[in-house]
Amino acid sequence: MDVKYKVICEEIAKNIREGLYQDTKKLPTEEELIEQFEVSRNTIRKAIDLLTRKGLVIPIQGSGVFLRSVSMDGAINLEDFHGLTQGFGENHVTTKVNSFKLIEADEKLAQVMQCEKGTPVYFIERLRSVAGVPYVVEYSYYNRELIPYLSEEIVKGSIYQYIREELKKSIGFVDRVITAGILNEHDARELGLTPGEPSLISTNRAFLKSGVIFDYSIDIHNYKETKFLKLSNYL
Amino acid sequence: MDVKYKVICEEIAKNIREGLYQDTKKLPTEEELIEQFEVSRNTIRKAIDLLTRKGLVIPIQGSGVFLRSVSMDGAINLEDFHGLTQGFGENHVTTKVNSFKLIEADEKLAQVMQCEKGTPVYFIERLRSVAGVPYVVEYSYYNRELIPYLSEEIVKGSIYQYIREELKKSIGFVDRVITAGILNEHDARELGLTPGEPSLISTNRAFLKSGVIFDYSIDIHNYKETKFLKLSNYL
DNA sequence: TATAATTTGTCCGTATGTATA
DNA sequence: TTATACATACGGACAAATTAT
Repeated sequence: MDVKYKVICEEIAKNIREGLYQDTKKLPTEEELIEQFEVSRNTIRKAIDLLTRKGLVIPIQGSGVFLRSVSMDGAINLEDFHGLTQGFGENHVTTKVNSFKLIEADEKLAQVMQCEKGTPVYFIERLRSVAGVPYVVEYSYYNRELIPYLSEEIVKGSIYQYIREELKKSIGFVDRVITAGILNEHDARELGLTPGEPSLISTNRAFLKSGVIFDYSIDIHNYKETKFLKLSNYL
Repeated sequence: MDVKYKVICEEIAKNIREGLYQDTKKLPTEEELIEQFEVSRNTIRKAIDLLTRKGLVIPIQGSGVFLRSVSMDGAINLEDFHGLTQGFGENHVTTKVNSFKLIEADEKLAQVMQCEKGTPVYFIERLRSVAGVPYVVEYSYYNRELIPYLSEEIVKGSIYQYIREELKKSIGFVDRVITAGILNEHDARELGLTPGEPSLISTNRAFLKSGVIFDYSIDIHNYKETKFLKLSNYL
């Protein structure tokens, strides 16, 4: 994006990661950021708003914009659904593709994905590990009419990154339902756990900016490893 | 709040609940809302932004602001941490107070709550049921220096509502960590489940607008009943 | 298929209010 | 009390995506 406030948001986020601001534990004032980036106050405020929504900072009226020092290590920030690679660094995440095939949506799947029955859909089962530890078994479905091409090579990496960067499609929003369940034999074996143990489950529908569903997925998480983080503001 | 954009947000949210807009499945255009509420475009856009963050609508450039028709029945919207009563309607939620006492924060609790060791803290254990079904066992700690008075009467209802409406304190933001765990004997008995079964756990720290922690709580949810909802937009 | 109209998105500037230091 | 710093609100101009013509 060459949108100013997003660029500025990224810039400041990078500064935070690199420990600038660590002395004061807060950002420069809006006035200072206006000078620094040579933009209007509104644009700075939109950038700060983005940082706030991502959970990186928290503005306090009359006082300043403070760093929200919450350890995100080994946690999935529910505001960032860019997949695992974003949160853990690409090199720590390994992916084993257990299944990759093209199927036709049956009635039930078609309803969930808001498409016609019979629509061609990629089905993918993956086991993803972080630093060698099994982390999540993912069952995902991609509408081929929206994501026309996937390969085992792509599926081994970050599918979302491929969609954004190669296909140049804009992901718009995601519905996520989080529950706990009981591991079945297959998932337990994949995760190195025992059937009957708990699992942390995330069921997701991802929409393009135009409002159509391109991905439906069920993520069975290793409950010993997974933490979801929700850093929210009072609305 | 008599802040314009929040009032307008509430008004529109009410309209949505009451099924106005159900024919078109979208809101009136910004232009129409400007006329209707007699405010500036910015103010309307801030109201829509709020509705978007709450997961009620989704704006699509060039097309309109569409209703996000996700069933929130029996689900906890992670954007609304007003406690249970908000999501389920006051009359369906019943509360059993298992413990209510004033203690002093030990070192560990003091660190989590960012207060001095020895700070007086209310400790409360509650079982909350929805429509008669055990829903969650809550263990919560309230800093008495910030919440100077609590009673068993108050604790039987919505504590957050009391803080907002009676104490007139503004809740600023909340950190929430969601995990899955294994039920111990006590929690299982309370929830009408069996020890060893899964639980869906939410560990929370709530801050006032000034940035201080007033509440730390651990919620052990009935995994058969609880769904967390996260309706997010791509940031 | 191409153009125009509609509708939301970005960006600028200014003024005033409110909470904190 | 005063100054600082974020919050609310108004106004205008142009861009970008979608929809209608």
